[in-house]
Amino acid sequence: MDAVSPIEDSGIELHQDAASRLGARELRYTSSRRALVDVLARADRPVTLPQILQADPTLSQSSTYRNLGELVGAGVASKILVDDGYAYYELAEGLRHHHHHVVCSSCGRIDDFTASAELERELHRTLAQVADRTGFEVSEHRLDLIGTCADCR
Amino acid sequence: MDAVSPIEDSGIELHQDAASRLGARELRYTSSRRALVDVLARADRPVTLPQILQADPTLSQSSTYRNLGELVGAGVASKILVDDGYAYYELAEGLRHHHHHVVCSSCGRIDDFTASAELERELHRTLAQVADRTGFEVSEHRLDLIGTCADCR
DNA sequence: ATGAGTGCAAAGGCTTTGCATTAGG
DNA sequence: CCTAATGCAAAGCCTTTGCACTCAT
Repeated sequence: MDAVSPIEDSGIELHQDAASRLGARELRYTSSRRALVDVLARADRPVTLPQILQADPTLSQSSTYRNLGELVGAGVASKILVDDGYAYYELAEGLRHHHHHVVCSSCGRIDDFTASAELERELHRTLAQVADRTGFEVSEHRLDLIGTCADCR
Repeated sequence: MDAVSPIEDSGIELHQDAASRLGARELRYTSSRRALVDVLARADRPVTLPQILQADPTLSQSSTYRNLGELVGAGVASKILVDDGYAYYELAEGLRHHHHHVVCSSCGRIDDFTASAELERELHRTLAQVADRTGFEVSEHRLDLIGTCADCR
């Protein structure tokens, strides 16, 4: 049967989604922003600003930083902090599948991994508990595994 | 029976432990380093460098940064990254109980929370799986809940 | 037209480093 | 004694901001 593709971020849909999330904040989906989203979509891991500029040299530094800020604010991208001086960016959840990170403390490389359903279930149970006990309104969770990647061992 | 105190970081023992971890790296446990550890021990949440200097004005900026680096390297302290420009520091695990963080994205405040045994069990199962599948040698894990604290809501 | 977006260059701000001095073992 | 540690000041470095120009609606 010819149902819609199970691939959520099928390119076109990705951009439509990004445009609409930006539009909701009265932000325009300009060609630079689209190009930036393309870079993020093509990258199979979170990337730094230098890496983005390298992937698409037509992008400028300051505008890209500004646009990354807008994308994060609009829920199109996410910012990840690693202890190597750089901020890493990736497409936000909803434009990607839910996942977590393994960070190599030696080379800074970040890979994705998907947690088991059991783990996610426990995670959400914990989130609810914490919200309940502390009055904290949890909007997202981060689970990172820190270690040494195969190449650096 | 007069067994040792169940309080792991009973002050004296904390410093002995810190001294020995530094000693293993041929680093001296000087009075500034001891004072720094004291600040971390008294703080009930991760702290930034300005907060450390405020808590103990006898400490100097550059040496404290350098010492924090040594403490982290020696496994006495841990560094936490938050998206407010500052690095946060706390006593490392082993000198403290195992815990995770709830981060307020509005004011930057970080609180501790302890995960349920079930969650930790699933977490460790996942760690092992990832190590197995990716060749990644996982040395630690980070679980942060991001949201808005009661005061900022 | 008119406000958002862009890009260059300059400024910011946390952190690191150079270097001469002091102190620990 | 000899090396690690300290502290002031200066430099680094990723990121942000000022400002004039351009583009989209």
